[in-house]
Order: sequence, then C-alpha cells, then structure tokens
Amino acid sequence: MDEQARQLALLMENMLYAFGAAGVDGECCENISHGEFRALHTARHRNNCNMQDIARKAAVTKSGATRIVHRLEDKGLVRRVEDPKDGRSCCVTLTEEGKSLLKRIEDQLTNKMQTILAAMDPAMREVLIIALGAFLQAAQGPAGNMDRRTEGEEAKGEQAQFI
Amino acid sequence: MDEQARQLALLMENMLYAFGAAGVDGECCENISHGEFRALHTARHRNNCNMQDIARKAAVTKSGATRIVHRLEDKGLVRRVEDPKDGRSCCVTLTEEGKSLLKRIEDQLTNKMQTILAAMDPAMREVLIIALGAFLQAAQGPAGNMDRRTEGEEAKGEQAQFI
DNA sequence: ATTTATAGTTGACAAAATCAACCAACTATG
DNA sequence: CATAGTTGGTTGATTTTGTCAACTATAAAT
Repeated sequence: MDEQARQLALLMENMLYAFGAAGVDGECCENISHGEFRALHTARHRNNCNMQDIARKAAVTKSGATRIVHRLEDKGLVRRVEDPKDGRSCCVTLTEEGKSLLKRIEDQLTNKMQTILAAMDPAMREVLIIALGAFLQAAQGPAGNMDRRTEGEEAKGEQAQFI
Repeated sequence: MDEQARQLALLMENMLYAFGAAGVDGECCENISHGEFRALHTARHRNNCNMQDIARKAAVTKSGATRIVHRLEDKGLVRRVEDPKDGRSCCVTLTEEGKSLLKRIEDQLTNKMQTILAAMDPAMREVLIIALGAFLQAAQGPAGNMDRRTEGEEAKGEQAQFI
C-alpha cells in the first residue's frame, strides 16, 4: 500500500498540473482568475453565500475574499446584497452576466471531460467516477481537513463539502 | 455519459481545491512556493532539464521560469550548469540540499495519500489507481493537450509526460 | 449597559508572474 | 565566410493577487 500511496501522490501531482495551473486557469477563463472562479462557483451553488463562505472555498483569508468579490463586482459578475438577518453580513449573488459566464466556463470544463471520457473504456469510466468519489470522501476524513486558517481564528469545524 | 462528464468536472474542481490551493501549497512546503516545487520536481525527474522544461511544467512563461530558478538558486536548492552542447542553454540540477528537501516534501505528500487510502476499501484503492492512470492516459490524447503557450511561440508538440 | 465576538473593509506591503525589449549563441542561406 | 534569422535565456517595469494588522459596525452575552 505504500507503493500505492507513492503512485497516487504522483498521479495527483500530474492531475494538479493538467487541470490546475495549466488547465482551468489557462484555458477556460475569460479574464477571471482561479480564485475568482472559485468565488463565482461558490456564490452560485450555495444559497445565502457570504464572504466567509467564499474565503473558505477559495482558500484565501477574509480580506482576500473582500478583494476577490470587489473585483467580481467591478466586472459586473456579482452583486452584494445586505443580509436582512444580520446587518454585518452580506450575501453575494450572481448577476445575469455572472451566471452566463460561469455556465460557459463550466460547460467548457464539462466538454473537456467528455472528450477525455470518450477516449476511455465505458466500464473504466464508471469505475473512475466511483473511485474518485470514494477518494474525496475519504479525503474529508481526519487526513483531509485541508482548510486554511482565516486570520487569527482557528479553522472552525465546519467541513468543506465536497460533491 | 454527459452526466458523467458533469460529475467528473465537479470532482475535478474539488480535487483541485483540496490538493491545490489549500493542499500542496498550504501544507507541505517548507518555504517554497508551488511553482518552485514544480520546478524542483521537474529538474529532479527529467534529465538535462533546461529552463523551457521548467516553464512548461510549472505552467509559467520563460521569464517566469528564470525567476523561479533564480529563487531556488538563492535558496541553495538548485544549480545551473552550462549545457556543453549548447552555450545558450543551461541544465538545472539539484544540490544535495535540494534533493533532500524534495524528498521530504514528496514523502509528506505520500504520507497524506497513505492516510486517505487507509480510509478506503482495499479493492477500491486498487481500482482508484488504475482508473486514475487510465484517465491521465486518456487526457494525454487530443483533448488533453493543455500546454500553455510560452511568449509568442506556439506550444511545440512535445507532449507533457504524465506518469 | 458595557463588554466581547463576529463580519467585513482598508492601507501598506510582499510575492510571484507577465510583457516587451533585450543579449548571446546557434543555424541556415546565399 | 558573412549575414539574417532563430532560439534560449535574462532583465526592468508593471500587474495581479494575496497577506497582515488595524479598523468600523453590527450582534450577542453578561
């Protein structure tokens, strides 16, 4: 199993390269950074998304989140609406333009995946999805708590939800 | 299969999050950035590694590579040796210190993987490795050519070698 | 009511990368 | 052989992105 771990680490590294630095960032994005993409994604798929949510999901500090959201606002992709429940908090929501941009990016990513999947054996495809799901599940456990601390405050238990 | 692609794209995104921004960068590295790690890794595992190789693998421009290698030199982790075949080119090689640092980081990553793997079903483990390998293999095909262009020059055919 | 915690922002600054212009060494071509 | 063009790499100026620490404002607790 030691060998498996070594192999997996290597695979992971290459994965990261193929779809991280060179992939998502490099290709899809029409003028938005990866952090901005993460923020957009979070704001879209979480309801009542506030700054902390964004900070957590984009793996930046809360001031980082402020900057990111500010940039997205400047680009007309999101809007800040005051939380009626809590005057300090604010919900970040996507504008129509933001939604359509995010959709474009997600579609592009999906397309890429589809092309790759097409080159694989159908049985292997199915297995891949399942195995990857199980892996992320396992990564959520004690070993996988990869939250980055936000200024001062210790990372609060609230687990990042994969899937 | 469309649904599979969508799912995979999502999994990938989360993967990226867990091991990219918050993972590798955040945890392993004793004072080196992710780009520096990529460079170190490349210089180690490729023989006769020049600046272009580093630029390609770290997904930066060639001036970016210059900066990265410079930093690594300052930290005493790599050394530039002149290519006897070509006076312009230079091979980047690791110092002993560089090698030991890289090993430490890789071990740490392997450890993390091991912990995650330990939380998985043994059969699933095996399947994961195989499926992931197949996936990266497939990604190398026409769809997977995710090289970033270096200033001006078109990305040359030379495929990035996974695995 | 006063203290303390929480949500978010801002100014100053640092890290890392880009771009464009550049030099030096190699390769063809006439 | 000379000279034009290409390729590998570097550098100065600038941009992008993020941190840190100090701050404001609202909410919760004692």
